[in-house]
Amino acid sequence: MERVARLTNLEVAAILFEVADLLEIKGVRFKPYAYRRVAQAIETIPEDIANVAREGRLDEIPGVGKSIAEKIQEIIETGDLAYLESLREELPEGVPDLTRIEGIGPKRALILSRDLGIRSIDDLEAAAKAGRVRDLPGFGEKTEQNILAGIQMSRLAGKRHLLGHILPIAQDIERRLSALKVVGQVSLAGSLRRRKETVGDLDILATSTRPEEVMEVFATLPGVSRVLLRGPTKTSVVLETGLQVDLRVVEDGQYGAALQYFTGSKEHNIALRKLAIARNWRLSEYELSDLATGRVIAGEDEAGIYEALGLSWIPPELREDRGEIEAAQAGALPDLIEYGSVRGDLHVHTIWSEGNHSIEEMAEAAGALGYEYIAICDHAETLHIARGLSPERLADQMHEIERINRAAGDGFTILTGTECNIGMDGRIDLPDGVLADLDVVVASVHSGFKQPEREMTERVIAAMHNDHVDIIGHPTGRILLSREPYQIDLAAVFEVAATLGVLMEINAFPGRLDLSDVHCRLARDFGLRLSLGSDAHRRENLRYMEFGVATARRGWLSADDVVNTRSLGDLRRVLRS
DNA sequence: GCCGTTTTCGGCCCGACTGTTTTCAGTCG
Repeated sequence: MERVARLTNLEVAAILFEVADLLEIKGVRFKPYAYRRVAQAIETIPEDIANVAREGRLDEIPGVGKSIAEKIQEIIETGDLAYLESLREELPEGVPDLTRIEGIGPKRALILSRDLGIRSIDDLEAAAKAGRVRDLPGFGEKTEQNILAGIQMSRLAGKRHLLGHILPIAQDIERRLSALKVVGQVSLAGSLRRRKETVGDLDILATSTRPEEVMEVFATLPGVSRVLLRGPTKTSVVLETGLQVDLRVVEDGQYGAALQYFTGSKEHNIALRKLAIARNWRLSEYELSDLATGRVIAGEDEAGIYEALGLSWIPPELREDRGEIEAAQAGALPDLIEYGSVRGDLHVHTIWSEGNHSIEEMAEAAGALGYEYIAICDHAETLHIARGLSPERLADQMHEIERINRAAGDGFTILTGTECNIGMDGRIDLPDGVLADLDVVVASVHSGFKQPEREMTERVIAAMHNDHVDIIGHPTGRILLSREPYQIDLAAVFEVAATLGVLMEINAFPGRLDLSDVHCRLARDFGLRLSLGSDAHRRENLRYMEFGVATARRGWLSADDVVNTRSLGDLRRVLRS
């Protein structure tokens, strides 16, 4: 049999998502839902789907029956799916692309293709500019203009944004709305409230008895470049940055139901609605009610809805339909690590390598955040682009830290450390004698990202076998929205880490968040401990810790799983050197 | 295509806004 490059779970899921999209365009009912459900599951299970298939356990994935199991097998064995090819051939060229334009769904895309022979977004733009779209059935002059605007938007924006970049903007809007007299409660909702690593658009919820006044303020906020739609309960704007922001206004009594609904995720909500239906109830964004009598069961506060459905309140970070509903039914939700429970930062840079502030400045900023300790982890020598430290300069830095600690007295401790480099063969770029004197050794991969999976896995495992290595830094090397993770068998790495007592980092830098939420959960399944590090390059970056905690929470971690929720004395006991 | 605390067949989440309509289809989230 011909060998095929192994597909990742994401790639397998992408094929199934495309099948769902094409079926939807064809107007097939319900099947798209079935395919999407499975694609979503494959995307989020931490285990390699090829392993699951090989061991004949595909039917354990909810939503997988005989037909989809066969298709997954085919994808894994051949890297392709004949069914998808035939779907592509059935549909006119370009139609799936057209549905990516705001305002164009399956029906309109097919009409555009059939009546005007449109094959691409460029074709569509030309036709709309020439005024040929407005005369189609169901279209009009306004729709034509909206399509042109939609094309502009898809070119300009249409991309996702980092959680760390969007949250401050969102909190500013939240503050401005809260300040209005006509506004009662305000909350961020959507994927931002769930603290997902990237955010497509921004959802905000408010209560008011005079929604028109709130919408007027919202539509004219500084930074708003376009109002997409405007009604008494829902208004959507686009900011100059290309970020879309949706505001919903409801009455006080509906706040809980609305907050639950607009927080999502979609999959979580669908699962909740099914629980409601099983009781002959209906859950909407306004209330949980009895289908027969119309009696309102809950809606004023979010916890009441979960309670009525037989669930404990589920923290937003867990609402992805990844088992949290079953856990809430069983009263077995994890006791999540709290924001603010971190007692020190275990990955901080200074001006000694590529940072922007001195050791004292970083320490002072950390103290102001209420920390008890930080670990100074500047790069080692081989990372030339980051002005890495030679063993001699590192020794100087250790003396300097000792001097500052002595002068400062008790209450706050600066730990000596390094973020050393894992070489192509797994060797660490500092001598063992130097590593032995450091409090915290973070070892990370900074080069050779294209290594095959097996070599990369062995390389990291070799690094862990160095007794002085405490923490593997940003273990997958991904850069959100720009660089894929390198090929590495994390399960194999975790297994070794568990036996050696090596910690995995959750790098909290907004563009990294590495380990990811899903990988955090896998690490927890292996019984690993993790460490949180901001990877701060300047004082202000220390606040990124919040995003690392969010990722840990999304990965079902509790404070016990994360070593820097401990006092310094307890921390020292879990560090190896 | 999948699935079962009424079900192995008949369902599959729910509502707002827009634009083109004379009562609603399409799209979105």
